[in-house]
Amino acid sequence: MITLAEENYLKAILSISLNTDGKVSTNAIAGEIGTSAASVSDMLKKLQEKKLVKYEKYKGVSLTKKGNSYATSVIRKHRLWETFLVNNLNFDWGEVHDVAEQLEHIKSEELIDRLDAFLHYPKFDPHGEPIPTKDGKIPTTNTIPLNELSEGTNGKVMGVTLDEKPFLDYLTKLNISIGTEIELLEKISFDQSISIKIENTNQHISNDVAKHLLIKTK
Amino acid sequence: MITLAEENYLKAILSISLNTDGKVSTNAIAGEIGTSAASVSDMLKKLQEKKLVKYEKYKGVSLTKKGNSYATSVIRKHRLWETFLVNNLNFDWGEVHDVAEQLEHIKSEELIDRLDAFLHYPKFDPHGEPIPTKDGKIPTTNTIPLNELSEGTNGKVMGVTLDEKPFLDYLTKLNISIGTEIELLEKISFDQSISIKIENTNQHISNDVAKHLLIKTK
DNA sequence: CTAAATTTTTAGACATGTCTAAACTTTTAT
DNA sequence: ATAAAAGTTTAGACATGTCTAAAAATTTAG
Repeated sequence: MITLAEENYLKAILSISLNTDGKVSTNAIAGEIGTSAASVSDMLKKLQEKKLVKYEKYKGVSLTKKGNSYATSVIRKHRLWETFLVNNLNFDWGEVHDVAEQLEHIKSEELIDRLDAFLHYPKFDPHGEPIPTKDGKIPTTNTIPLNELSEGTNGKVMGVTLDEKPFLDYLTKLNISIGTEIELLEKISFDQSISIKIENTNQHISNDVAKHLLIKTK
Repeated sequence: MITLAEENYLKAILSISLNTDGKVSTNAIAGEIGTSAASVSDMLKKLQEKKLVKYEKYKGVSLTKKGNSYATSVIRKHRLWETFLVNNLNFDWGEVHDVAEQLEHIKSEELIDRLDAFLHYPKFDPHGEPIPTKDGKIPTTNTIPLNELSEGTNGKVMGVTLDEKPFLDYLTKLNISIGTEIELLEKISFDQSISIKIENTNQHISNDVAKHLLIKTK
């Protein structure tokens, strides 16, 4: 039996490894979960014993096939619940994360399969992030982060890769949501910030914001 | 902050006190929750400190206003989720209890209010049990348990007061569901079992089954 | 009304998951 | 190459919620 805490560690490890190369560090996990490095060390030993991760002291950690499958399933649940909350209960896209963090731990295969059917098997959640299928496959997109676009090109926002209220609220203020057309005007080499045009209005955003916006060029 | 375990104790105390008079005993709670009397004693002390129950050693326990309000809210969540599972995800009425036991602990007022609205403010759950409103009021029914009906009278099944799969499966086998017309033919004084007629077929059921069927007479 | 039976509580232990402080590795910089 | 800095692990502690066994209180029966 896998516990709630264990699920959260596995999910954190998967999230981090999607954005970085090689093994995941103790500190990175501590940062992601909001706990101490000491606690992470303790937990990694337990996950190792359950064959959910491959872990060598001081060398970092990676998910085993089994661990990856659990983590993917938690992400599937999270994104399906977010879809339900936004599509059916009319939550705003910035409000759903905390509730979905709880709902993702409900244990019932049957429940999540029926929810998937109820939602008509969505491929992407309200933030544009791919929803893993029942068998663990993750729908692909051919999108790139806004900060990797070249100057003068334009495209459409297909998703965001950060699910935190302050970020999403800021996007709303910038008039950015899924589907918004954006043209990249200029990249400032000094701080990698960028100028963009949205509906004929010029705006300036930091690289930190740009890298979390997934763009599909035409 | 109230924990999951505490919520389960409060719910158990409320359930028991609805079916019995006076204070609730330690053993009764242990039986309901499936734990030892020792654990119950420990927990009652904690609930007492949080002013959720009124508790005197060896004398039993009762809910405070605050404790009652929490317990009612957990029951509201449980029954709303059961309604969602049956009405929208097409679960069978016997399959929903365990999942609802998990969902009832999700912490979000907003979520449950929106779910309530999504379901169009149902007054009764799929088992016919009343769903407390947001302000803690419990819809009333003028029904009586089948075993209290007098011989020769008939009525309609409006609800069941036991939410366990074996019981509900048995009812299904007897062709009993919400809305079924039942006539009470005879009460056997020896064991309080009763003969009933459903759709022109005579059947015989125990008092234990009959007392969990809520009947509305015409 | 006392003794036996039942119920309840206390004592001590354990598992989970967390923490801080200290010790130990590894990496970085000079 | 080595010392300082950064990152990681261990040790020991704590909170929660559980358990069994034993002690204490209450109820029941003769």
